Amino acid sequence: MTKTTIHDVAARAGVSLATVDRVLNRRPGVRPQTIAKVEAAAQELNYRPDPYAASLAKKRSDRFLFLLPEGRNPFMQQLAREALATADRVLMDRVTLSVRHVDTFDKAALASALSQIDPAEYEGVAVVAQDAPVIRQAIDALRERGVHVVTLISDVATAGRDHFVGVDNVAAGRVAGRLIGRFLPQAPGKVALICGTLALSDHAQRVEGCRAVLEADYPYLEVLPVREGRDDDILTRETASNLLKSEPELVGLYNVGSGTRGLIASLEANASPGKPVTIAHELTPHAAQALEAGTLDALICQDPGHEIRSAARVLKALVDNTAIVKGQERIRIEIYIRENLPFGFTG
Amino acid sequence: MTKTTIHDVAARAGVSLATVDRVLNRRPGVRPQTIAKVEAAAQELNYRPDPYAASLAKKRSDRFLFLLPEGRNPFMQQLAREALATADRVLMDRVTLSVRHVDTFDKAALASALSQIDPAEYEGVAVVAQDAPVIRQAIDALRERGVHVVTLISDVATAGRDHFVGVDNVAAGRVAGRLIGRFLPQAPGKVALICGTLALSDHAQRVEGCRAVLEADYPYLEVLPVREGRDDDILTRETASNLLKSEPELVGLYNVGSGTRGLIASLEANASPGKPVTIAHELTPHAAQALEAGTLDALICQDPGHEIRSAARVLKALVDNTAIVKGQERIRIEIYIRENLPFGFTG
DNA sequence: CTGAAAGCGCTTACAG
DNA sequence: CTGAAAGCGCTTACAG
Repeated sequence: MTKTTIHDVAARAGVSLATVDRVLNRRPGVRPQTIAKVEAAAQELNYRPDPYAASLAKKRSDRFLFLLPEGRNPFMQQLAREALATADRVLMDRVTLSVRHVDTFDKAALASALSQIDPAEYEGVAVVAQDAPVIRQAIDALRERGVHVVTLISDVATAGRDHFVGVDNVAAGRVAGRLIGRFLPQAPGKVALICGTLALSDHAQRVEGCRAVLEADYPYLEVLPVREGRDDDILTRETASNLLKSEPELVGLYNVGSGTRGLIASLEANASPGKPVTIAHELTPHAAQALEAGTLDALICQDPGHEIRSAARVLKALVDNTAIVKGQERIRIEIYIRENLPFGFTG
Repeated sequence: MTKTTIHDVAARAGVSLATVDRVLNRRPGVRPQTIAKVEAAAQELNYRPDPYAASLAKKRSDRFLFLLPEGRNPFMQQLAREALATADRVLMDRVTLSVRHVDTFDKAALASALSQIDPAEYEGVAVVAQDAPVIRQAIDALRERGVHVVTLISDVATAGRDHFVGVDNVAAGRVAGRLIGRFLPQAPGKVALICGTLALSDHAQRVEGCRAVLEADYPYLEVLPVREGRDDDILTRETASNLLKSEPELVGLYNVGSGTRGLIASLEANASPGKPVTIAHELTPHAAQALEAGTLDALICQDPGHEIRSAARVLKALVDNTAIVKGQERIRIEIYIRENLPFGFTG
């Protein structure tokens, strides 16, 4: 019942440690015959490598780059904070994480950042990107140079990215639609959607999902044309205020992107008896407070800590050519109302 | 910028490796003077131990026992499955997890199981327990014999347990109350609660939370006396069917404990135009299907995988006398509706 | 294509 | 109270 090691496998296969290592890690230069012997021995002994010993023995560490949006979007800032925290923790896993900020709204800048990545410097890249042809090309080119690429938060659908880390945004939009429909009485009214930009695929997908549910199951609700708030507090505030003033029948409001702080300010300034049911995204301190106060009715969230750790694990699996655990890497769509806010969050 | 090791610290402090190890791991038998020197050196070099090397070097592994309820409660079965899966994965962290099943409803059996635990055999125990005097005493006694104890899922409040791994069940009940209140039109009606047993503190707390919200914010809803379904499918089905037949004004139904499969069967058998808004707990395949079908309106959940891993981490931290990361060990109250069901769950 | 030996950063008896 | 040395299970040059 004692642990079987690489020594045991070597002995049983009648080869040296080095050869076992070669076979087990799929390194080249071993005869098929020898490979078979070693694999059989490992199989029979039910050998499981010790990753601690392995990580201790190898000196080189894998280097991953996280390309995140710059600017004051609170969720993206959380994401960056989590990346830095994770960078600390994974240091001992022999992976080095670095974070670089780029302007997500500037396609050319992002494309050039991607194309300037040196394959000799990074084994993998995680990127939050717009879904545009120039970006797709840059990602394809990067992968051809041998760098693994995962997309983060917003997917670049047809690009040859290795993996997408984020939520199903159509489903997230459907959640918003369902909550608005269920929270509202069965009576006519108008629902407004404010997104950052439809050029970001996650925003477009949320709009699509929300609209689909509303149209299918709540036909008495009228969905107004989508407004763009550019993920900006000031612009979002203005947009929301205009809506609140010009649409007396407004009963539902869904902020698809960021700028939630502006949305909250607008709702507070335009307080009226019949406040619309309001849904927004991401658990930031301001959003939590607004939920607490009743200004917001629900929050649809994704956990930035999980996402960063998932991206790092996936990149590592890609480099090591090991399988990923699908269930573990699925990012959940979280729903928060006042009652299940994590304690201490509004501190 | 190269990694500083225990060798560097030893050199700088002018002592041997063994002494550095003694100081850093708070082992006895070092002069205060020497301790100070070593600590200063570690500080100045910003030394961070490599846990991989440490775990590789020490042969003994920590042994933890998980005492879980026996029986067919699907959530508890998930919990057991996660424990076994985790047992596999943490083997290389030098911790050995074992699972033992006991009858949770039998206080004497649980108390005796606790008192029979040999401190020479286990460093820590995680237990799902009723909050009864005999259990508290057994836990206290176990801790006095030097075994760390964490309570799992349902807390034993005044016992000297080291930590509780689970959700805030009062808050979970409040979520149920809020969802029922918000999903329902503003009109009179009756709400029924079915729990397993009020002797389990998690059930009692959920009842309390749900009732508090309903009474405070939805005074036009009448909360019926709580029924007990013993976490059993058959009993829960009967209880639900009786309610559906005898209470024509029933508009809300909250299944606080297990037995959800029976609840679903009852709702399907008694299909009527005005089905009550129904909330239950835990994401099991049957519950997911019922959510999909519209028989259930929402599910309030806790992630059994997270809970098992958290319990293992906390126990390990207790043994190693290291700090726990509070945020990481907080178990979230998850809300599922049809739209955010993890893909493939009803598969 | 294969093997012997050193070394990764710690911990652990064993001496003294 | 302190230190020298072996060893944990792997990987990595270096030879051959």
